[in-house]
Amino acid sequence: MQLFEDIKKSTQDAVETVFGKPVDIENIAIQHTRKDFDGDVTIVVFPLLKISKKPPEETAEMLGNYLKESVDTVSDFNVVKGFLNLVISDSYWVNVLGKITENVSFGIETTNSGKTIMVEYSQPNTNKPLHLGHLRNNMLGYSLANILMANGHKVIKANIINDRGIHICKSMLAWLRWGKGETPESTGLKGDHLVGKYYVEFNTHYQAEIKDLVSNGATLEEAEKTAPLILEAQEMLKKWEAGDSGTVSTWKEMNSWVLKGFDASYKTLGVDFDEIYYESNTYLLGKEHVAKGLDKGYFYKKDDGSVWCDLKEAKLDPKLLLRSDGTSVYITQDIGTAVQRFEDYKLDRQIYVVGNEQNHHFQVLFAILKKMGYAWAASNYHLSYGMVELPSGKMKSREGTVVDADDIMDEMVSTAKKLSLELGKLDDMPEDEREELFKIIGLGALKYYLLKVEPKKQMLFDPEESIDFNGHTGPFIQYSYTRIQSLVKKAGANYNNDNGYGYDLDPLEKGIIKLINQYPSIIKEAGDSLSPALIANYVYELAKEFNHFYQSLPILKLDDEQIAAFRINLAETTGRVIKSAMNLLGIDVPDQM
RNA sequence: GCACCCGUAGUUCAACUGGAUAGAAUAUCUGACUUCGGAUCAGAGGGUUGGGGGUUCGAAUCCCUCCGGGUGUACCA
Repeated sequence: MQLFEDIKKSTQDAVETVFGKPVDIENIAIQHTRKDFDGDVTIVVFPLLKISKKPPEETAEMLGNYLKESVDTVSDFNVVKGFLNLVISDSYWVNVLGKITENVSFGIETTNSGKTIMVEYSQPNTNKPLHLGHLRNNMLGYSLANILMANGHKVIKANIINDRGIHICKSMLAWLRWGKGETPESTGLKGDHLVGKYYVEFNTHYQAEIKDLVSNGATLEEAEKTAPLILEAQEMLKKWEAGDSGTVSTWKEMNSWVLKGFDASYKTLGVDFDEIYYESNTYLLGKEHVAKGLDKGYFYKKDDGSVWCDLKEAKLDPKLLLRSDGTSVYITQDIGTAVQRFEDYKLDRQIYVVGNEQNHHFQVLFAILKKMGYAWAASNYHLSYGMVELPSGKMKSREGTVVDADDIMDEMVSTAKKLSLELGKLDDMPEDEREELFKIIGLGALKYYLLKVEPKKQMLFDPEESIDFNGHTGPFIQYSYTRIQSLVKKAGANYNNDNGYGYDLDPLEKGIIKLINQYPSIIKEAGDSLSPALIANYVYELAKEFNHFYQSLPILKLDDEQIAAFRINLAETTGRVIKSAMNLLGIDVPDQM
């Protein structure tokens, strides 16, 4: 933030002038003054005591005097222990607001950083519909992409669809055997749900077979490996890989259903992609890199023909890259796609948004890339997020406790509808606009709930509580926004911000300006630390501060037109920041609710 | 066993990356102009930051150790 930079520099000068010794600017500890103390900016003087050779209070006092005298923006100061609290003049804040008001793209970095970043997220499997965990993933990825763009980077949003493998064959097999030719059209089911139904069907029969085998004396492990269904699924996978036309055409058909279903979910959720990769196209990538690595001695071959990478330097176990029969494993593909992407797009960075259960996988992947000598290996980052748990514990598909993405989105929207109709403020709104509004509110609640928690932390999703629209929630922020819009609308065009405005700011007014002023640095911080949660918590704080102001001070009822104009402008600018921040989170804000 | 992550009011989450008296929400209790939108606002109670050591002017934050929870540790993806 500019103010901090300026004060830091002034303090640096002050130290040199007052104590006769230069100080490194890194040693000047600056922060926002806590609410329960007077002032706006606080210098922590402890790190300066070595230079001042005086007690903290005296050091602070001397610096405060100097700053008050020589810096225009510092209008006063006070000292509490080792903390020098500076009061910044009201005219400075009024000026700041004026500049922000004029800046159409306030907070958003408009000059290109020259960096290209790929953010990969979503990564669904085509054997079943999306669930709550995917929603967290999608929102994190989408929001992160927005935040990185707001930091001036070029961002490529990528998705990779895991559309091949044994799990798909399971659904296919079950559908062929028990599906009676069902289609999304014939059943009215969404394609991904229909296919998911057969994935469950497969498992039901598979479990029954296992139980049978076990009761006939097999161990569980044996049973799992030798049940007829699993053998048949494996057989099907081989046929798929061999390009068997019947298998491939079933696969194509069922995949198209699923993908259509995913598109609908993505559309409802409001996320999108610039580049969609399909594992069926990429799964063979990487073999030639392994061969090359073998030549160069990065990898080694065992007697049975399997290829391995030694990762002692990274303190990891050796990793298999090619099976003894020459086929590739999952990580082989990841090596291939990483190389391809960095080469195709000249990426400066790639971020994988993937759950923390794959921490080890990415550690290994990045270590291998490093060993292969790629300079960009260190530019890969695994944004690892925690699992979403339910009050009953983990989501388990076998126990039917998985929260389906489409279901929860529907539920949130219908709750928004119910609540809105109860409040009865929408009588003059046309039906189609209302439906749109319920979506904005319901999804706003859901998305905000998922994003306000620090990504790496595991989080709890309580279906009862998350439906709450009061308190620290998306709808609370949306509501604050609508009140601002209503206010601005009522004020009409007959107000303008008076630049020469000079009166004592109310602490509530100043509080809002200070928060708004922080917005660009919050965006930067969120970009640096890859955390949408920072934006989420910031915008909540801003809305809360505004509500407090709105409740306590008159605006349109004022006789003093100058002050009224100032406050309307303040409200409008707050509204703009709220909207901008919410959009970074992928959340819409309505004008009325 | 080993590796990584997490542990903060009853509950769900913050704490500007080492700064002041650890903040919100929720739940509970109390209050708010005859209302610029009450999906709001104000107030009260609620904490040995899992325990114990250390590092320093200063620790929820860094280090060690123990306890509790999660995730991983495949010729699966």
